[in-house]
Amino acid sequence: MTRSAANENASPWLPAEDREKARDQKMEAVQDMALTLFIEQGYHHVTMNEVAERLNVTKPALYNYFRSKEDILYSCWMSGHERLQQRISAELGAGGSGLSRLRRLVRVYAETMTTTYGKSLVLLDERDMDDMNRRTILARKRDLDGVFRALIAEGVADGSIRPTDPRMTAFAIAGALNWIGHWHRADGPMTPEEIGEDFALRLTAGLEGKAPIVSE
Amino acid sequence: MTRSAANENASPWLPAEDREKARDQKMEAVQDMALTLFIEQGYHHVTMNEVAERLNVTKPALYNYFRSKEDILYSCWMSGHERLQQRISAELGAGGSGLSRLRRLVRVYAETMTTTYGKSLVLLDERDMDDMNRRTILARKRDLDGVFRALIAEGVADGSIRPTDPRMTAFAIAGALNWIGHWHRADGPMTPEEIGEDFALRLTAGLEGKAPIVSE
DNA sequence: TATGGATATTACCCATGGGTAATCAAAAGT
DNA sequence: ACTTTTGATTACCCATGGGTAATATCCATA
Repeated sequence: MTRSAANENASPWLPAEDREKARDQKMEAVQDMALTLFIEQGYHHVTMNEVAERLNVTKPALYNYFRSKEDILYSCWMSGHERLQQRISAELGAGGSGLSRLRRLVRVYAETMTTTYGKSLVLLDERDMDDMNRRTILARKRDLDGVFRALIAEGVADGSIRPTDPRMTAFAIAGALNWIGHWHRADGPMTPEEIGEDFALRLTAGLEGKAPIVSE
Repeated sequence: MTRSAANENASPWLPAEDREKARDQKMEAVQDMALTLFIEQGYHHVTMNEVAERLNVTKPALYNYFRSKEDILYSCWMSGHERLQQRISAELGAGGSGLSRLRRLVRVYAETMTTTYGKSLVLLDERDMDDMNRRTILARKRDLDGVFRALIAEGVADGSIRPTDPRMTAFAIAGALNWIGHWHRADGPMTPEEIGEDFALRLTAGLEGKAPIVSE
């Protein structure tokens, strides 16, 4: 009542925008809640009923915003990827040696992995999606792997990283980073920035120098 | 026919043993087949019907060997853990510096991660199990983490590993190792031994020396 | 105050798949 | 030869949970 009174004489075009914005916000709320539950309990243990209940609506209401449960899953992954990609692009824009760029990639990747959307990249399973969506996810995962390998190769080429196999190096680094999604808890002892800083150095500490790694 | 002829005059007590052995083999066959499918498709996409079909039996036959689908899942994880634990114990029996023992742990862990049972430790989800089994799994995972941390702390204490936080170091190393379960394919370019050797050096390359890692 | 579009609810459908009951066949024990 | 045990089959049950149809409500607009 107070709300309608405040808007009583407002332009009649504004509410239309508001309604659209409200719709987007609701869609996002559905996605956020679903993702939180997916991460907590695992996709298959979360029911559409539970997602709805937690949002104080009933199940069919959700289908105003997503066509299916799988559609939400796919959206979650894609949103996570978009956010990560955004931060990577912003971070890698500036130049520097291959090693220093790799360090920045590791830092921002690690930080992102501590967020719910970052974790979605690791904790949601593309096998729960249909063929088309799964193919998209796999392509993006390959791209991400390519970024690591390219940066490592770049560092080897410019001499900032000792000669090493980009494929295995990328696997090792990406593995350590992705694992963050499994062990990180929001109430843990380190902030995302501290984790990022730690990993940025830790995961590249063995890459400096000129000589290749060999068994002694 | 040839088979029965060969055993015609054998002791009547032997078949009893044979039957027990046959039973164990069948139980193992069920577990192996289920695990293979779990790894390939994900637990929730594998039906008991499919497991049975692939073994040329019908679904109820499986329930002669396991009480439930979840029981198979738990058994798979535990078998994987047992095999890993076995190899770790055998490997860490001999002495050496903390660093060299950590290297041996990494090597044997990486090798194990390329096997179906090794992958089960990472690709099967304890959230699909009931409370009791889940608690057991989580306890064993904590133990495993403890082995890494203890070895790292040992190396720092004896001077073979530069001062570093055992917790984060263990997370980084275990992450890289566990990730093998996600990317490894049996038809890949490297043998398990080569992967083990590579990782043993790669994941410990940054740990040598005396000075702690600091941002330059 | 009437209209229509958007959004929510109630009540329902139904495919899926884990698990079981009744039964049967074959081998083991006596 | 007979009975019992083991292990497999056929046929079925039924809880779960994603998704939908019909309907109601709200609200801006005319």
